[in-house]
Amino acid sequence: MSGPAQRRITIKEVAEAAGVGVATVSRVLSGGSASAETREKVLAAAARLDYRPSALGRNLRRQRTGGIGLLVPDITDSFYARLADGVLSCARSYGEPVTVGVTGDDPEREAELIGTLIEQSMDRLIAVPSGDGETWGLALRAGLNVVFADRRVRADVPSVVPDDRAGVLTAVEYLAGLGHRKIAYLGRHGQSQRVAAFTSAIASLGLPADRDLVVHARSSRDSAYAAAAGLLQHRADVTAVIAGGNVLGEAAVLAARELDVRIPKDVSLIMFDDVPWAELCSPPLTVIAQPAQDIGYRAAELVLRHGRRPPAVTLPTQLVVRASCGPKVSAPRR
Amino acid sequence: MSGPAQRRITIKEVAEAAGVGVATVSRVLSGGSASAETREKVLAAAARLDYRPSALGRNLRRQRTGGIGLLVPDITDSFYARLADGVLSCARSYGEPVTVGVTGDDPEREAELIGTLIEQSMDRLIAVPSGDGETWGLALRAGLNVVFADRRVRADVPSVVPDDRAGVLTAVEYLAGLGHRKIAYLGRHGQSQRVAAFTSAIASLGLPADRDLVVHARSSRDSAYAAAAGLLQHRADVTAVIAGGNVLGEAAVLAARELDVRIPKDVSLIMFDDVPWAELCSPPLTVIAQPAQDIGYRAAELVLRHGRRPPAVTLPTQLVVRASCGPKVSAPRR
DNA sequence: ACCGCTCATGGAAACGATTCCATCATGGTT
DNA sequence: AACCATGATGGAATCGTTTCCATGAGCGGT
Repeated sequence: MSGPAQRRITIKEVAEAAGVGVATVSRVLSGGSASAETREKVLAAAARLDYRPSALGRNLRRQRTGGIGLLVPDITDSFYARLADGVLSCARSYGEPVTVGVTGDDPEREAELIGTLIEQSMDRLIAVPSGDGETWGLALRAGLNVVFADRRVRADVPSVVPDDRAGVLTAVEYLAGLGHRKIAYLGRHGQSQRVAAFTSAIASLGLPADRDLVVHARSSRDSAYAAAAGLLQHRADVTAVIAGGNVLGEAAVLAARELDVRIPKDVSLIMFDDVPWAELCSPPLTVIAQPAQDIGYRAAELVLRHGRRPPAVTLPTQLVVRASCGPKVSAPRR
Repeated sequence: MSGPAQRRITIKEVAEAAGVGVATVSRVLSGGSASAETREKVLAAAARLDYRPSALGRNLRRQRTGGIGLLVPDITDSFYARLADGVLSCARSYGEPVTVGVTGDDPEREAELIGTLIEQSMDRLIAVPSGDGETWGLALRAGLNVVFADRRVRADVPSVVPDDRAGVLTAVEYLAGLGHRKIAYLGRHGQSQRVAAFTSAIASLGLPADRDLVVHARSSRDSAYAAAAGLLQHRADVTAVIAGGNVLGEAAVLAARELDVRIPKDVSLIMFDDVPWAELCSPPLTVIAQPAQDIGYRAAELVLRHGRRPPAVTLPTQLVVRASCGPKVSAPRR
């Protein structure tokens, strides 16, 4: 099965092999001052013995764990997977390990995961927050160094978010330009920013306000499908839908097919988040592209060199026109 | 910015508050024997102070880190994201944190990540291996408790893999049943098992063997596209393609569109790995579904309770017929 | 020649938990 | 009454590292 599990060599043995004290070895290895001769000896001994300092010992002494925690609602969602990839990519260049947790957009699970992270003395955390400000108040008071990604729930925590305001406005303007007046937003937990931007955009373009035109789903695929189907079924008057994420968009396409609603003939669809399959879909989906990977990367940068961090970074989105939007139909669908 | 970072409370303070010794506190909290009265006092004090044991202290003493490492080629790939989700889901029920690394199918990066993990004294690792047996020999000798997922590169390491042999055979038989004789396999790094199964299946059905019918791509999207385009362009005689993963399938669809090769009229396509968009694609893709999440979950189970582990678990795949395969065309494509 | 300054160096404390071991009380048996 | 077995308990060692502090050497300036 596994090998004889050879004991790991410690700084003490390196010191002995080099004929110096442990303090000197530590100093040399962490870049402190030492004579050229001593440095040579220590380095040679360390290399010869293939010495690897124990992160455990170091962290215990330093009272902080290297490494960063990452909390996302769903690693299976392409958006969060790309965000995670950005974080991992940045962390790798610093040699920092990343511990990932999946919250499922459940504040309770989130709190639990934060607890685990604190137990590990992890002091840096990137999170797509599910809970409200209160959960995070506790985390902050515990000394955690938090950066929010994708969503901002507290003003006093640095965050990296896509430009939802501009993204939604672009989408609504584009649809309005095609003649649509009844536009629905299919969103989910944690998108209050976007919903606000949506209603504000609707108002600013003089379109009829209707709070029922905002539909919410939980973060599962089933819930997304139910919400999309419900919207298409009960509101035959809406001629355009904005889906607030790729699983919502997928659900909308599926539901439309099931209900014989044709895209874009009967209803136009814009999806938030450009994913590889958007182009493969039938019809190819017009999307608001979000720089998911960049969001992760920038968040990691912020949390890693946390000197004088700006309170908030906003990254631009981009409208990518494909074939899921058309002019408004004159006759109602049903 | 961040709060005053209150100092964390230690076992010593709990002991003092409860009026007992630290040893007793430790014993009570880890389920050792103690009188009912003492247990009561300790539990009360711990709760009152909101005590959380430091994983650092514990691990240093125990000489092993809880938590498990997870190495995947690409977290952005839906297959590995689902695999990771399975691991995370299982780990969560044990309260174990998971540290994720992305290897990019590069043995060098993989070795580097293993090094980082060893530095953290992590002793449990789930990996989709990129390197050959040698890399892993070192890791094993360092006392790592490894479980392979998705691929098996050493017989002496427990592993959880999909039933490639049966999956490939099913795909080839299905295509042969439709009259196809020139079937190509579009694979990538690390799929030697599947390639072997493919050539063996071809042979067993009496189809013409042709080693050029196996094309390899590296794990990037660009490389996948190039390989797919090259195959479709230079081998006008192949009438069916098996793509060895969802990014390869995506690349094949894209390349076919670009080259005006119609699916399934001109060439049939079977993709390994069922992803949500396979149904949304035009045409909907016939796939070999793989239980990615299960693979991750089972691997995590194996690595967590590593008592008497079986050398290998093989999970079934399933053919899902949609609309990307058709009968062989009689006239050559070009 | 002496003083004070800088610099390299090593011993030892500290971090927070677990666990060995000695101590002590208790209760039952000879 | 003496003794042993059992079980609860706390002191102290330990894990591997960093870092404080004391020591001593070398050296230039007065």
